[in-house]
Amino acid sequence: MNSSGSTKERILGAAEVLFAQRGFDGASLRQLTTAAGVNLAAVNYHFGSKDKLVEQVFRRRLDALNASRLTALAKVAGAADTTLEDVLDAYIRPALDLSHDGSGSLFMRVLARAFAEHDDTLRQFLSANYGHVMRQFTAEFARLLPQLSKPELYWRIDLVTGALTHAMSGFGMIQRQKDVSENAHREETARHLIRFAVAGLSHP
Amino acid sequence: MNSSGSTKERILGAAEVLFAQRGFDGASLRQLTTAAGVNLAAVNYHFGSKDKLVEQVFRRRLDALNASRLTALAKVAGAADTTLEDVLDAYIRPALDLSHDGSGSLFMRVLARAFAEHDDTLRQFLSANYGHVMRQFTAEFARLLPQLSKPELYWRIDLVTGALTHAMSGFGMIQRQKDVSENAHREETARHLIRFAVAGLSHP
DNA sequence: GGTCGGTTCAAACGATCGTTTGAGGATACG
DNA sequence: CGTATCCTCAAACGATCGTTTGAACCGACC
Repeated sequence: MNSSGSTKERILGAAEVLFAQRGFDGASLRQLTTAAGVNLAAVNYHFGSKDKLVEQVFRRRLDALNASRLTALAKVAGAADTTLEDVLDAYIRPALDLSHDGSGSLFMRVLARAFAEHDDTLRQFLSANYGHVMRQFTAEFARLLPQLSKPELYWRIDLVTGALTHAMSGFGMIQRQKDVSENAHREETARHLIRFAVAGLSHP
Repeated sequence: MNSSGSTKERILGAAEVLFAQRGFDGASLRQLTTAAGVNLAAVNYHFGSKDKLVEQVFRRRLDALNASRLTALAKVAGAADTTLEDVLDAYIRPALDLSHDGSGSLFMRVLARAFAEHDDTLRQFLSANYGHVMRQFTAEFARLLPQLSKPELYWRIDLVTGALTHAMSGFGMIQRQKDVSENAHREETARHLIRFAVAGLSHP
């Protein structure tokens, strides 16, 4: 099937697809290794266990996402003329880019599924490894929205994140038309999200 | 363990808890029947299969949720002095009530997980069985927001739903304090959600 | 050529899964 | 009492799971 890259990378690629389609429990190592065109034992040889493979699937994408977010944030943070749209763009666009990078728009489904499945485990993992990213964005939002108390700001960022996750996962009523390119759909999603988020964040 | 109600109801109750905690694949019928205090074969006897049990878990809660939503909507829909807050309250509050009804705030996790797992299957199920509810709410939103085009309105309702789902599932940064009662937390969530949604729906 | 670490392979391991079976208990009605 | 119906039970079924094993392959280096 997939015949490019090292065995490790072929496994990671097939894992992302199958985990998104069938879930972590639902996707078996036999399906996975068959799709990747590698031997069944390769997963345990290269990753140690199925659980560690799951963790690697996350790390590979989340590292890229958060690095991209921080880079984008650094370009606009702290400036005198920074707008809410700028910061939201830095927050949203890398996520939307990620959601159709590589294996299509699958990773966000993996993430959404993981949120539902691993509960506290994943939450702690995200908080420990990527909490500083949220902290930097929160600080910049706080600078641009000084009238909001901290709890109020947390709530609003939380709701924005919910809308973002929902939109990225492709649930909901809005289905992409077949004749709309992926780029165009992503642009439309980003546009709606940012306008929605600006309104939700800055209302009195 | 659970010793009240019929065997069928004990199974449904235990299933809701375990599906939320471990997922549909992760929760085995042996764990489930042990927790419910019934025999292993009781699931297949009363429900036919594990899949049909999953469907019943959904129906029981979703029927109540949608009935509650429609009742609340009927009280405010079509009136001359209806506000956006009224309709949003009818949309949001039954969901928040459901999320901590009975077995605690577990069902929404079940639903969020199901969204991630069953993808098209669940989407079609929801659309076929409860699509008319969304249609009625959309019509009322359209009446109160005549300046919005249909695609624009769909997008905004979608993003509101994302924020609602996110908040109900208990993900995100906002964690309930231990000294805050469930009712107080639900009120706070509803208040933030409605204000956020009003801003996101009605912005120019 | 020989050998050695890294990798792939087919095969098997024990565990656990959803489901089925057939015997037995419980209750109601004649 | 007889029996018909609904339900529960322990036990087993075949299938599939993640993981392990030990042999075979392979390019690099002496």
